[in-house]
Amino acid sequence: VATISDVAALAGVSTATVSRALNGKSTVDPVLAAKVREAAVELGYHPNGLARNLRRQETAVLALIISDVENPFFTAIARGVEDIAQTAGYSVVLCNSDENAEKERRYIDVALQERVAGVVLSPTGTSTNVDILRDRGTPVVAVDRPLVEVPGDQVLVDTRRAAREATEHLIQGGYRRIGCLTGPSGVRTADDRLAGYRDALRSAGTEPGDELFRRAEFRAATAREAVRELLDETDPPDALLVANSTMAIGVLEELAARRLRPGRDIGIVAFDDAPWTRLVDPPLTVVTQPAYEIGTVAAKLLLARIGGSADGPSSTMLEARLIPRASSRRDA
Amino acid sequence: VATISDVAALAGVSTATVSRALNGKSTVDPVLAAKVREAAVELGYHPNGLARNLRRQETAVLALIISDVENPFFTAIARGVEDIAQTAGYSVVLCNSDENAEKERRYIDVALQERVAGVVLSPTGTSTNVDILRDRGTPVVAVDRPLVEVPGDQVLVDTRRAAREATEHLIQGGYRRIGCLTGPSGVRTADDRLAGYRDALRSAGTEPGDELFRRAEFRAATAREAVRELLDETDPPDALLVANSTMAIGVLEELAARRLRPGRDIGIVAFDDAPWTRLVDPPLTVVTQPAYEIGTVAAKLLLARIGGSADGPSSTMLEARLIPRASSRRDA
DNA sequence: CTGAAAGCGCTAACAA
DNA sequence: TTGTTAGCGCTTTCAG
Repeated sequence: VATISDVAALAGVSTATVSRALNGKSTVDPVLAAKVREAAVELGYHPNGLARNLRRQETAVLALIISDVENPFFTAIARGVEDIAQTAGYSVVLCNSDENAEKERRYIDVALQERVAGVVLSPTGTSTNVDILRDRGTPVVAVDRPLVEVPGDQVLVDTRRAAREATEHLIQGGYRRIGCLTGPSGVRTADDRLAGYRDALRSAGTEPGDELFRRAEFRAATAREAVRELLDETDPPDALLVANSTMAIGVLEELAARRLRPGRDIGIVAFDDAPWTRLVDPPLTVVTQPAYEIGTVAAKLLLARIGGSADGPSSTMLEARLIPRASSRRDA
Repeated sequence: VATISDVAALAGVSTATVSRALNGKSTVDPVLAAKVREAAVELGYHPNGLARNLRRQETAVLALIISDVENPFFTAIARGVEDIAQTAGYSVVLCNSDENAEKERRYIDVALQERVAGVVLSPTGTSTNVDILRDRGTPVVAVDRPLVEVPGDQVLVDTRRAAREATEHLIQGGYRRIGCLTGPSGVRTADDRLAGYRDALRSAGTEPGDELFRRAEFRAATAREAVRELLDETDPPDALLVANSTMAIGVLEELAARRLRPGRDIGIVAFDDAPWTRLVDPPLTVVTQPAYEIGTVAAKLLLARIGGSADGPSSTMLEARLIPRASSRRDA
């Protein structure tokens, strides 16, 4: 493997000149620069990023730690982050914490060790070693969920309000026993969606009882399990607010198995406008979140911090929007 | 930021001892070791991975370069790779080449510069700078699609055969004008699926004409465009083999818009058993590929190479399996 | 079992 | 404009 000194030797210059020529930094005699480039090509020279970063004390990579690579919501965020990072010359390292605090810790540790320039994180909730990042001066921006302990940059969605609106939509649709299927306790989005659901019920003069909501992991299988329980109650719900599209898959599977038709037999609204939601019969009413935008905003924020912006912690709140389709209409 | 020498100073030992103690390498006096660990904690010491890797000339990270983060097939591969890597103490860096040769080049370059231990790659097809990786001695294993130029490790699926079987299934279902919607020319999986489709037609005594297949990107929008063309032909197909689940979304959208019912009006088989395929009405007949297994096999192969296995290039061929559902039955 | 010292490959003062 | 030189933080011979 060719090093910078091999190139220097072949080009008949010093390593410093090679470095300068190849990085286009300070002015270098065009003739020499050409010679250097030629030598580099001839030797198949690729700069050693490790050495470079060690020296420069910085890397051009961002870490993006998300809680589920298989969830379209998070992959859309990833695209947003990537697109912005790309244009700024940063590359993005995607890490899958799998909604697992331990994995999250490990990845933060890796980020720390590899000295990434910044981190975009969707925190699992249970307090983690984010503070260590902060202490070391690595900028962090939280997406989708806030960092609980310390104030910091974050890009969130007003998911509680969205959940309230979605529930109100069901109420207006004539549903009377509305249930809710949400994610694990402690995960902020899960809690907020449940809270919004309750807000709506209370405003409508109903006291939300515990028998009408269930928690499950953000996965199809556990969601299906939970909805099964709910439907087996003596007085089952006639509508359901579902906290994300992965869970919605489990819900729709169970409904199909029971020959319950969404809309007619049971009203359904789910979070996240996954590509398939328009294809099911009847089409699924969803709450769409600006996932891609979350990513771009977060990345811009992060880059600004890396660039040294010293403003106070910024918190961006984006809006979610209800897309009414047939699964929340009784005549569907 | 605390360095190893800060720890050494505080513990009253040399940096060498700190290194040994913290890495549990050679034997260190337990008393000193304890002192070192204590000092490390007190200073909030996190080893600088850059420096470590520079010295060791190796990193414990794998790069996984895939062509579409939003495609469940590839995210399943990612999980497979990650799970294996994880247990071996490696972390995985996910890069999204976006089916774009230029982005792929860039990410390979990053992998090269960061001196990752190995690369798992789903090549875009157009020959790239993979050979540079090989030259530098970085192990590479190709997934989903072969590397064209040089022989190397690869984990593929017998997708041509699967396409033939899927087409035969349609023929047996009584469909007579079977069309095919596949991906870009040059992408091996796209070409193989088309070839398998043609194999089946020829075996059945039909000469496959050009008017019955279309190419599009592996995306919903362009697939929809292509299927629109196909259906507008004077003599449109009565069945369709669709090359992946992302395209299937575009296809199903267009069919719904035209009120064509899959199965009854037009037989549909699509590659990839995405989670939603059972939820549409009628359920979608699919060819399921062992994506997760592709990932695990590839990762194991890669780790073996990193470990120095000098066997000849290995090529693993996994099987895909047809899951007949109602979208390929006329009575559906 | 421990320490001194060399050096991984690169960049950035500082001199010339 | 170019070269010399001193490290970045760590691991690892090689002595002791």
